[in-house]
Amino acid sequence: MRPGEIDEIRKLPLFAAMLPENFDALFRGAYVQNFPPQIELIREGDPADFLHVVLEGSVELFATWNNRETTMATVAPIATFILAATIKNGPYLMSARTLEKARVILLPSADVRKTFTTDPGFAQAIILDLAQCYRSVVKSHKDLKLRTSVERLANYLLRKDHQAGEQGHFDLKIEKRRLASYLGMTAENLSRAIRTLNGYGVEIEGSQVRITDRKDLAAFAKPTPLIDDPKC
Amino acid sequence: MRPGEIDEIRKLPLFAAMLPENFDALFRGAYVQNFPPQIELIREGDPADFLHVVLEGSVELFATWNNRETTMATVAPIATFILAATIKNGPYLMSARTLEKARVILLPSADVRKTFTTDPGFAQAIILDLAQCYRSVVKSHKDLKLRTSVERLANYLLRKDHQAGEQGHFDLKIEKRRLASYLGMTAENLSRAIRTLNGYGVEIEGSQVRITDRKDLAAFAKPTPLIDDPKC
DNA sequence: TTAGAGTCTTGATAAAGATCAAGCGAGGAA
DNA sequence: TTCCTCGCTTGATCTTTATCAAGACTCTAA
Repeated sequence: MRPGEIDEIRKLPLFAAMLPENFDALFRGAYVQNFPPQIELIREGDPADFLHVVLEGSVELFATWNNRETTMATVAPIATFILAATIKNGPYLMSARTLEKARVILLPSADVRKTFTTDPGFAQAIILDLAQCYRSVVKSHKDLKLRTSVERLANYLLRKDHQAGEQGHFDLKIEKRRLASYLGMTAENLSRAIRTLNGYGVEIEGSQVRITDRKDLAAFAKPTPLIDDPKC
Repeated sequence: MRPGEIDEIRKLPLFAAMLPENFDALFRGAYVQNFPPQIELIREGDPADFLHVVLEGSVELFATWNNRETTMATVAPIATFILAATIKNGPYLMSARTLEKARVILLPSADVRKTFTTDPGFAQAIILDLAQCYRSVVKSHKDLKLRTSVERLANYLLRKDHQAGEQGHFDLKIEKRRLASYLGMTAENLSRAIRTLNGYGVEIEGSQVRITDRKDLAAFAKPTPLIDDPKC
């Protein structure tokens, strides 16, 4: 592991409250690995042998059934993924692949499970992390069941604009076909949805998004914190 | 509270590992209430003041946006709901209403939060419960994104048949319009979906379901534990 | 620099699903 | 009982979304 990296990880909410000896022991058993783009890190159905921490690059979580595939989430540094499977000692429910070159830490699941039963600070942090994850999937589920595809796109753009400081312009940072899959539509329909939003103050050129009339867009999108606020 | 009730609750995985003094203290602050059918117990957006435990009757969790409404889950006794909101001390993401006459315990959220920081057994149980909840929403999300409405219905019927012991017949125990909403379709389309499944060994009369050819139905539904096994 | 592969867009068409309207039937209240 | 409400079903129609096909564009590697 590189100097400084371990300190960054230590600052993650999930690990910050661990006892020093437990943190050290847990990460002594860790593997750090560098992966090229488009590598499958995890296949759904496999036993959850490792908890993953993305240090650099980005990772896509996706799911498949009957030859269909859908993007469930993208994970950006520094963050963990597949915590629930590790804890339940169950199979992965989602697959994961690198989108760019990525640097990932693998923590043996057995060590994680052993640690959280004896370290109350770690247990607290896991509780908060899982509650957060649960609520964010519930929000996605509401998004999908209650909104049309154009409405989902409109709200997605407002969320990203907000995260980028409401500057009115930002970079998508994801291929459109993956965004389409994430939003539960086809790439073709994403193109058409963008055109529809041209009429509500949205301009997209390549990966550059410009929101020229946030009021108009928000009037159309009707965002609510109960779906669209990631911190709530 | 009625005699015996408290013992049943004590056996719930969430509470079984608590220290006796903490369990007693937590439930000394509890309110037991009886509600008629169709009463709104919780409105989404309200602060999560109570953790709820259903003792009798059943409760529907639903969500709304822009005058649309969708059923997210139904809770049968004995089970808790809205644990994540209680823990995060955030607003409810879903509303809840009684479907039948219901008996519910309300545990002040502040007490729950206080307790889990000091009771390791309770913390462990919360971790497992949240991980389970998280994984079950992920499965629902996959179901919704990867399958058509007829496929969702087919797999739902197989799951319920399995839970009823694979007898080949069982009772829906839920109004069809609510089932439709839960499955992400309209009541009209549920009717049509049922007709489609008549061709695959499914007969439904009122709330009575009969599966006359499970093989045929499974060949159509293509169930997978990674979506359809509630225990996995 | 060019060839090739993959992405994105657009149009035409098909499928899935929602809405509207009407009628049936079960269950509850007067 | 009778009336009324509400849930369920069915058909017709409309909207939304997916699929198929083709061309433009972008990026990369030889």
